[in-house]
Amino acid sequence: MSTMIRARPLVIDAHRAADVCVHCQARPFSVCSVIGDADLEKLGAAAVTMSVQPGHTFIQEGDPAEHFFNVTAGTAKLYKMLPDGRRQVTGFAGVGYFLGLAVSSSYAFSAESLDPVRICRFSRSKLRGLLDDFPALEKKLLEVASHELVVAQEQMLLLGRKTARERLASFLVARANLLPHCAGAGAAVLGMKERIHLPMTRSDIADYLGLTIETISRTLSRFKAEKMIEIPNNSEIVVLKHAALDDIATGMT
Amino acid sequence: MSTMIRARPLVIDAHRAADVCVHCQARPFSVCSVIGDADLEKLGAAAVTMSVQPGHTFIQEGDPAEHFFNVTAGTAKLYKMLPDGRRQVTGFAGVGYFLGLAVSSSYAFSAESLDPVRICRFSRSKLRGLLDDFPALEKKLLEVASHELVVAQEQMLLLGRKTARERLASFLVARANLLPHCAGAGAAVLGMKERIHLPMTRSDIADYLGLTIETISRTLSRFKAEKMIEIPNNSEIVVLKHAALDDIATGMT
DNA sequence: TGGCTTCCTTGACCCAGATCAACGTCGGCA
DNA sequence: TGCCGACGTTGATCTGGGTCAAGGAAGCCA
Repeated sequence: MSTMIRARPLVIDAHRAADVCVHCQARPFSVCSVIGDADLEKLGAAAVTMSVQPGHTFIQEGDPAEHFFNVTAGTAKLYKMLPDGRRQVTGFAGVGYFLGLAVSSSYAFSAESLDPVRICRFSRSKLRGLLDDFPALEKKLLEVASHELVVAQEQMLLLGRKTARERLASFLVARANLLPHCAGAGAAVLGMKERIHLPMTRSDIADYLGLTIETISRTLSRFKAEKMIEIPNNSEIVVLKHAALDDIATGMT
Repeated sequence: MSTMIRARPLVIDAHRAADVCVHCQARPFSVCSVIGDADLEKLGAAAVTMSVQPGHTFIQEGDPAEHFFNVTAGTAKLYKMLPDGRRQVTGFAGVGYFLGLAVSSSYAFSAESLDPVRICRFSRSKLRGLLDDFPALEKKLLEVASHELVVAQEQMLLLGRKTARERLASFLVARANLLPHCAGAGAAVLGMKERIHLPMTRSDIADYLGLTIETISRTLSRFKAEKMIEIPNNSEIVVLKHAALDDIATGMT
């Protein structure tokens, strides 16, 4: 259990800037990409930008869902908890991720920043206004939600039926494939070395894959012994045999 | 492994009837509820109704997603499989369920009818036409997708972190709560007996909860011994202690 | 520069649920 | 009405991954 006593969004700065979207690094990767340059001011006027310090819970499961967020920098973990502290990480929200799809009147999950995160916040009413003004945005959200559902079903298969080895392999392959659009160094080309960055702890990975930290550690050590990966430091892994890991991930080995 | 050799949609009848929506029993429970009575003809013109015999796979994971479906009668199981036959049931699609959210260009899951199913089929282009004509339908789909995501995250928590006992309890409670809108007999009122219908086999339940049939059987037997349920026959369960099961389901016991 | 603290690794052992095996039950059909 | 096959139950045993325990490594502040 975390020692953190319910630290709520620690907002370093919050300001509304109409021209903020023009320079937004995350726009190409986010739902905002459907808004044309001409309308950026309207978009920016609806948003408030904020910084969140590492380790802070800026969305609390069960709280009334008054705001929606777009991640513009950093990564957050999304999770649900049981009363006795068991945790399931349901996903990691990186640059461009829209937070607010798995939401009814209250949040279905909590969100905690793993590193310095910057988010773009929309109130419910402001977002509704945007959706009315830009039907393309609504179409995009539906498309994103569909994709999230595909990913969620894939994760159910992983959690329900894959072995620890297969889960870790799936995770590493997914992280490696995610590189290209993010600020990734390596290319996912056949046989090439890929250096993947892990902003989360072993504990977060364990809670994401339905395992324990010990099993994560042991399985990574085994992959290393098998020369499938290298572990230069705790937050980086170099994938040496992408294809082999992919075979394990899909249950073909 | 099923002995069935890739039996594809066995369509008993397929006809286009513009007035079919007017008498549709499923409309109040489906996304179609947002279409006004005046526009029902337009809706009906876009759809083709079909019957599917029990045990037939009418959506095959990986196939190009040319059609979307609405279930108007019966129940189907949705599942994904690994190459060696391990299966994960990702959900059960009952009356009113819209099939086609977890879809990109190809289906992310297979669908097989558990009992005689009736579906309402839309081609991709016809559905796009409907979405353009009825913005409310698009809004509704987004709402439904959001809800599906909430349910999916709940299932991830179940698969990743709950015990067998908690999983079964969650399943029974969910089935009991689902009664009211469907053709349910019992009321979910405090302390009342609820008779829930299970159109799926123990094997389907096992694949849904990430367990084996033996564990399902043993756990149900234990619930019975504890006087929490009765099992009049294989496809029905009477819930005697809803509140107690709910406590188990949420990890409070 | 040394002592926290937090995170990670590794080994020994254990257990919830899987696997293996046998039997019961029920519905359909000849 | 008796056989057959699919489905479900129950018991015995096994095992993958959890739990418990000990120690290492890396950052951070005083």
